[in-house]
Amino acid sequence: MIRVVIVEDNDTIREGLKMLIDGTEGYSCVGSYLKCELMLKSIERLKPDVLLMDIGLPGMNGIEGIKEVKKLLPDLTILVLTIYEENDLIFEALCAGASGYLVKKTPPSKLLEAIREANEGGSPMSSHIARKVIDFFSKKDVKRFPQQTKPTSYEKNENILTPRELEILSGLVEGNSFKAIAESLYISIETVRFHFRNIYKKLHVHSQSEAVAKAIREGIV
Amino acid sequence: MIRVVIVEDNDTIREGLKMLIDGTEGYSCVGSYLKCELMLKSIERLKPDVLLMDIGLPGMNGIEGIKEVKKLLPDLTILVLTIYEENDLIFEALCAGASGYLVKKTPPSKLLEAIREANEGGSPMSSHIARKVIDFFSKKDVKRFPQQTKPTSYEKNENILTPRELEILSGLVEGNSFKAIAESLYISIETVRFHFRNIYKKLHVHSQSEAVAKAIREGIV
DNA sequence: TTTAACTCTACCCATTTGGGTAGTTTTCTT
DNA sequence: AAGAAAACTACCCAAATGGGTAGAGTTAAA
Repeated sequence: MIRVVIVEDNDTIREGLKMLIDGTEGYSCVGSYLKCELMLKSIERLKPDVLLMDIGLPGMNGIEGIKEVKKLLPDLTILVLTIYEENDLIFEALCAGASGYLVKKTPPSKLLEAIREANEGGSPMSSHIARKVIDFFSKKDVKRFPQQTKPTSYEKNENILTPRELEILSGLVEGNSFKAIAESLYISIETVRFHFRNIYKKLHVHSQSEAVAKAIREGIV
Repeated sequence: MIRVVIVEDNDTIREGLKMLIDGTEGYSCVGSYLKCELMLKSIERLKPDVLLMDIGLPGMNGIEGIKEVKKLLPDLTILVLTIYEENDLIFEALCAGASGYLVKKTPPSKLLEAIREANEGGSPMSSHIARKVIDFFSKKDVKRFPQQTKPTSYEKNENILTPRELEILSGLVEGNSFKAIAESLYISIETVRFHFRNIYKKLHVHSQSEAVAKAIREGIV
């Protein structure tokens, strides 16, 4: 059961949301308020999983509301509902701690799905809002990412690892789990584990960390 | 009619995508390639609306591919398909010019919807990927921003690691297990684990391998 | 054609790790 | 003296990992 609290000043919308949530299996609206101030007084007691919050509120600004509620419950998942797709508000809300950002015209089914996704660690966003966030990254040329061309180790035993083993070791160095590596290569995790046992023997290591350190430092990958 | 080009090395997936797109009203697959290099030769002639691109490709790196194709068609909408939900890749792709980022397990209906949304100026993202993007805004003090601020290389806050955390991370990079680190520092393994939880949060990683790779590559240790 | 090297899959088991909660103590700053 | 930040410890659980055995099929070279 996902416990939801709503903050929304429009009576019609608020009641509609409440009915939608309470009327759906697995969801429960444990509180609904028309102002942040009221919500803040009860939020700790209610211990909701997700807070649905209108951003264009009278009285306390929605952004302020997010900051305040985050002080009380830092890990609360907050979904922002908005009419405007206004840049500054989006970024301020996200910085303040919102996990997702939806336009109000989002259909009920999508909204429920978004609540569930947010509760499970996702960040549902209306796609036009997501674009604004994305653009923030693409505009600037973030330099990092060394993208090092490896110094062709002309060394001796570079060939001790088979092509497949190199491929698998690379997956690890890129930060993937055995499971992720298995999926990316379309083989079973057992095979991945088998290869790693052999890789460890050849590199004389006994853990992921050692293998990664050695692989990077010796330019194996 | 949305004109789509596909780059995907796995034959089964590529053909499946092509059939899905061609078989759907309003969508047309005008090209499908197993390598970026091949796609780049034809892309200008094909004038697609959306480019669906696998990021884990042989030969030319998917990120490189995005950069190259953006040189040819700066306004092309690019959707990245991936198996990994790997932080660096996500941000590299977005910085390179991708508009959306989907995991491969996205069901066909969602994929078609994503293509349409992207074509209409949105940025469809799998919600767990979106969360990773969002986290860079909320978690750290990404000071004031949008437009004017410098690239804020999105996790330049490696220096937020405390001296003790650096010491412990070094132990890992040197190939030690949690237990070995604990013994060498005369603290309990629980303390080591505690520090690693904090280190992981700060570095935005979730495993030893990721932490080691990041530590070495970014010169943290 | 036999061998060797490589790749793949499946079990088993014990240990380690990732992530969470819930504290106490120390140290430094205000 | 109070508070914040850092360091430390413990306990829980689920998942991932390290290492073992045992076997399959493939390919290329001897």
